[in-house]
Amino acid sequence: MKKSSLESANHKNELTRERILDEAEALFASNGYHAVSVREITRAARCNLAAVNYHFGNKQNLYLEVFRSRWLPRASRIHRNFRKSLKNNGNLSPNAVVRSLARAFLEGPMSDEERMRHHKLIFGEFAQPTQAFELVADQVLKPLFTNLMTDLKTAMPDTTRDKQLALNAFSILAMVLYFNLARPLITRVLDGHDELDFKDRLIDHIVEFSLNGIGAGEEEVK
Amino acid sequence: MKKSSLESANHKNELTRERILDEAEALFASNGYHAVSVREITRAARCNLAAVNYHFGNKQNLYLEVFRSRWLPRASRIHRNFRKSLKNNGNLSPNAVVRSLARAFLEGPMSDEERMRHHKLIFGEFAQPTQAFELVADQVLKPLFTNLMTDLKTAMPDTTRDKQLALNAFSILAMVLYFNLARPLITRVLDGHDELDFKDRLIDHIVEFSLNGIGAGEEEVK
DNA sequence: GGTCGTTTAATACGAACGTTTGATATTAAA
DNA sequence: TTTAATATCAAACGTTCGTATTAAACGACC
Repeated sequence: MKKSSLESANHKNELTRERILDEAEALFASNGYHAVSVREITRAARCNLAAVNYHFGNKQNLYLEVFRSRWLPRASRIHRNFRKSLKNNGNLSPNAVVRSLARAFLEGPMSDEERMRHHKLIFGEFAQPTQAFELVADQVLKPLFTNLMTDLKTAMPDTTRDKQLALNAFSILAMVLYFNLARPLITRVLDGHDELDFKDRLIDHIVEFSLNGIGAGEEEVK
Repeated sequence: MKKSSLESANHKNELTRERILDEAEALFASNGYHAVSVREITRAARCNLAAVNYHFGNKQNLYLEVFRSRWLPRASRIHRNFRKSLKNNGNLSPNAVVRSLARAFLEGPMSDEERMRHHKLIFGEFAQPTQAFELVADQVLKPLFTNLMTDLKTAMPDTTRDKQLALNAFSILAMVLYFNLARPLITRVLDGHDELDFKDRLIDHIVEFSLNGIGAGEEEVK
């Protein structure tokens, strides 16, 4: 229950702990909190039933810990990719902002499975918010939104109205989030596409649609 | 006063049946399938616990019946409003298509509570699809999508590529669906707005953003 | 060697779950 | 008056849930 005195001691500890977190995240993402039992998680993690209560106190806290130690770091990685790609781009054009955002969310070092898991978890929180939603809203959504706002403001100094800017920022986020989740559905409707090519195609579309949407279309094409 | 056996029998029958469906829909929408117990539903509907199994066989079937007898008719009403408003508009411009769609989804005779319930239910199915998703996809989503596709095609005869058209249709739907669900979140971030005014503002934004997005901006304004 | 933190195993608990049952009304047709 | 069908009810069913409690075993470090 407590941290071990020495680092080598918690080596084995973290193995089980991490295994539980991994399996719990996968199960919570694909089935939802209430549809997953503690027994199911420990069976998948190949450990004892009591391990969950030992390491996390209870099921609810395990769920929160999945967000704290798995979801938030991944979201930070995405956010960091966004900022890095934006910085690398040099000038801060609307195109650079939107494209960096779309690529950070749809591309990057994550596997498609991990990305899907990531977005299914937050989707579940959107549908039925729990305590985890506050975590995500405070530490990820708000910073991302305000960042996007100021970037857009400096990239488009002619758009004076803040409300207009906020709605634009919301809409861009809408596009990125939506296409992350709806991608399996979309590819099923528009079947007959090469997956990798389609992802590039999708990013191009999101960028073009969003740039036109905020009235900054036809500037440059990267 | 004489009543036929069928009439009076069904009358009392349907009273409880309908009450269960109403309360079940509200609870499923706000808490999700697994977080709602049959006891909770029957308590809310002020009927006996066994009534659910008597009228619907089991909990799962009650959930499906909520979609069949509540959700689908409401979706049809929305779709019908969309088509009617489009027909009333006369010429089939991109503006008319997008604005009719946005208004059908965000305005209309529904109360805000009913609209929210409606979209939370389908949101839950997006996050964790069950058998109900097939119902919705086949009877609502696909027809709506193909309708939107053909409308856009006739409204924008210059856009020749079908894939481009499909992505545009998806994006417009993304805007409409997203802002329906995120509205409570958005109004909380952008606080200090008159609700009713804000809804009009939101529709205007969705229409403008989408029209620009598909490259049909600045044509006419309603 | 002993200690401590970690993990296993087995078992148990009370509560809540979905579902079933059998009795009891109610009603209309036979 | 009887028959049959329908609806509602209290009560109980068997199961699974989250959680707790033991005792034993293991590895790492003082």
